[in-house]
Amino acid sequence: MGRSDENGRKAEKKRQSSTEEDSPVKRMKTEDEEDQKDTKYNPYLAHMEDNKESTNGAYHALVPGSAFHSFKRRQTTAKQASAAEEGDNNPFTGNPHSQQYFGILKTRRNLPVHKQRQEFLDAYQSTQILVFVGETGSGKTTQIPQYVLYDELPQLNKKLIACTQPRRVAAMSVAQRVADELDVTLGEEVGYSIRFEDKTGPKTVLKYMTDGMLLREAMHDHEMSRYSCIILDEAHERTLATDILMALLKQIAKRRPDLKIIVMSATLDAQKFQRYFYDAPLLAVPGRTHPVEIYYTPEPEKDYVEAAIRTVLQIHASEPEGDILLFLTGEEEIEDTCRKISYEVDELIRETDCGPMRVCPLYGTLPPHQQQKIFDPAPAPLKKGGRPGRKCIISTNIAETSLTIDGIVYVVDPGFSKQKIYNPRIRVESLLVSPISKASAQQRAGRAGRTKPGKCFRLYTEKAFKEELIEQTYPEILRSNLSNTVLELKKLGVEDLVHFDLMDPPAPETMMRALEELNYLACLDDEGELTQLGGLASEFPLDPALAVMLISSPEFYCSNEMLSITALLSVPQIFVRPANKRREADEMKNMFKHPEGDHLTMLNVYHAFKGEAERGEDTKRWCHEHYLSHRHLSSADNVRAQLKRIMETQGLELCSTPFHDKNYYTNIRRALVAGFFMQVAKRENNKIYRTMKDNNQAVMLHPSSVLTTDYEWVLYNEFVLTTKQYVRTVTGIKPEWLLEIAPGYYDIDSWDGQPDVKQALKSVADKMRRRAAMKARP
DNA sequence: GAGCACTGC
Repeated sequence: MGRSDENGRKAEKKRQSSTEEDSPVKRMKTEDEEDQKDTKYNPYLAHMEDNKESTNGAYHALVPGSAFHSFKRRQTTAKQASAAEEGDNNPFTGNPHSQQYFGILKTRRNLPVHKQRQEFLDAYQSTQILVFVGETGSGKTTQIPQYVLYDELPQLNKKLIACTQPRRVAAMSVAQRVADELDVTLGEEVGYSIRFEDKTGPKTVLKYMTDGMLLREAMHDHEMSRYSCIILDEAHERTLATDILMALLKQIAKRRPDLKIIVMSATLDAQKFQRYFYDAPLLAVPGRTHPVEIYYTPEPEKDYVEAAIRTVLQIHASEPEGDILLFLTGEEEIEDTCRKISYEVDELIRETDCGPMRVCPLYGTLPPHQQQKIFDPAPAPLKKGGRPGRKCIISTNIAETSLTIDGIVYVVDPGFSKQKIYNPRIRVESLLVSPISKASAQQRAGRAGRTKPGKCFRLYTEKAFKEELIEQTYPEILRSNLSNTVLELKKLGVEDLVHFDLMDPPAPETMMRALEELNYLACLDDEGELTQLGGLASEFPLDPALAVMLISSPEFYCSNEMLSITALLSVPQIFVRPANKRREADEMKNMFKHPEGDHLTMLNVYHAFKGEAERGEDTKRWCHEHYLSHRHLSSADNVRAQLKRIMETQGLELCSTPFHDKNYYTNIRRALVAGFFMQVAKRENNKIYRTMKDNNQAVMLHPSSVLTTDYEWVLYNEFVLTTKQYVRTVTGIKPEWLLEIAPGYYDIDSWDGQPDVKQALKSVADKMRRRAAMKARP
């Protein structure tokens, strides 16, 4: 494609020079040698040395009188550490410890993990890589990083300890908790780093962060040289980022013997982690939960929703006080079941003396203030001395890992969840209701035993549990389109993808598809090497097609508009459609309708939204009145700002076609083609479109689209597979643009796709040639 | 004429 080459070159040059000037690799080595000498033989000198050296305002020395002066890095004992923790003054700040601190210290000492602090230190000091297994309630996430901190003393060699989390909220809340435990201010000695927010400072020695954030840092520092110890928490969740980090750290560990790595996981599959990390030592700490009794159905249930409702009602009628958690698969199913259960409970109350019940739905797209309702107390008895009320929370998987609710005593588990699956053959990711794994079932059951002994009702047979459920949910890396991952890996300096030592290597076909797609996008050359465009694309927190579209947009004189569109495509649906107000919502949407498609319609919405904000209007109210999601529009605004900053640092031009220019919208539609030329469908008949080349699927325009079938060629953002196959967020395009903008993919001579498409493209090409000839005539 | 499990950069 070769577009954006000039910009690409500029940015490439800038980056290269900056890495050459302060190569982290070079600096790291000398520093480490120095610090090892100093701290080993004379820690006091190390402190002096550091004081002199802290030129760039960085604070890393030990405060005067700190208990750490008598510590020997990576040789400390639990006894020493405990004594330091019990001192009058904070060894990090020198300030006197607060009253609150000693209170928290007492609770910390009661955690199961505390008993094994010395055992942990022995293991940690004996090895480079350690696998640590701790069940819920063991205190591993808060305590282990602190134990490391007291032994690692990262302030002595200007390094940091990182602890990764799969989720933002966890990174933020755990960092706050640990800052309190250490009696320091969040953002100073202890901080966190997540997308959109870096709460760390020059003093920071312990940093909680999302796994994706560490991965992004690694793209610019392949050695992860800022860290002396990296802790991967919740590794059993096997997020894409965790899997890549594990493989990366395995490599880095060989090059950096000074780097320590701890992989923390829940019990299941700990040996797998151990084996993967060259039989690293494994340390296990018991959790602290209450026993949960498991009940199975004697026969398989035909209709799990119906069985679930029945079970909930039975619990309510006959079991003692305690809240219920029911796991279902999606929004609609949950809302529907909430209504049914509420109705049935009302009946039950009329017929018997049972207590009241509050039924709360819980799923990710529920607005936060409604999610909060799950924490409200259960309703009071209907009359004085009556039977106690209870809460019934009906939730998706979100309550399995992301959210913990205290007070749950009964769990109802039908054994299903929606899971992402990837079909590399047609390159489509979709959601499918599938049986959960044994690990998930155990996790769900565990939710009943957080505050007291509980019960879990599994709506499947014991035989099914034992024989049909798989042990673990397949890791995300085996269920995803890997285009983005492969681009990241290339940027991370992984040369040989085939021999990159992932814990579960994805199917070769999936890998091949990703390489192929990146090659079409000109992010990788024919040898599979990262191109300038690919390097640029990896700078953006976007899928490659979106990144390429954005990077190319200055050539279409509309990068400002494409920034907005890209941001809008990166957030959840901005149109709100309440079940009881569908008609009103659709009418409002029509006000923003652009005849040429959904992308432009969304842009209209965004411009109107910004216009309201500029006029100082109440945008929240405006969104509500127009059936738009204020939350998602604001978050698009946030994303846009981040993307804009990246455009600027990469030297990409921000420009617009004047609004009154007749090409304003055409330029935008052409810019869409630059990234999404592979996601194009051609009309086959009245209703049906067919997607290009090997994808070759019969699809329909999603009913939410503003586009009717008046365009023969359409470009789509997303392929959705539900009851039917749809393409969603669609814009009409001209076939000439495909030949002009993506001649490599739409090369007629080598076309191996549908013959009728080839024919159509051929006549378009002929027409273009004739037109060009006409123009060339004198 | 429909639906969006959940994260993350």
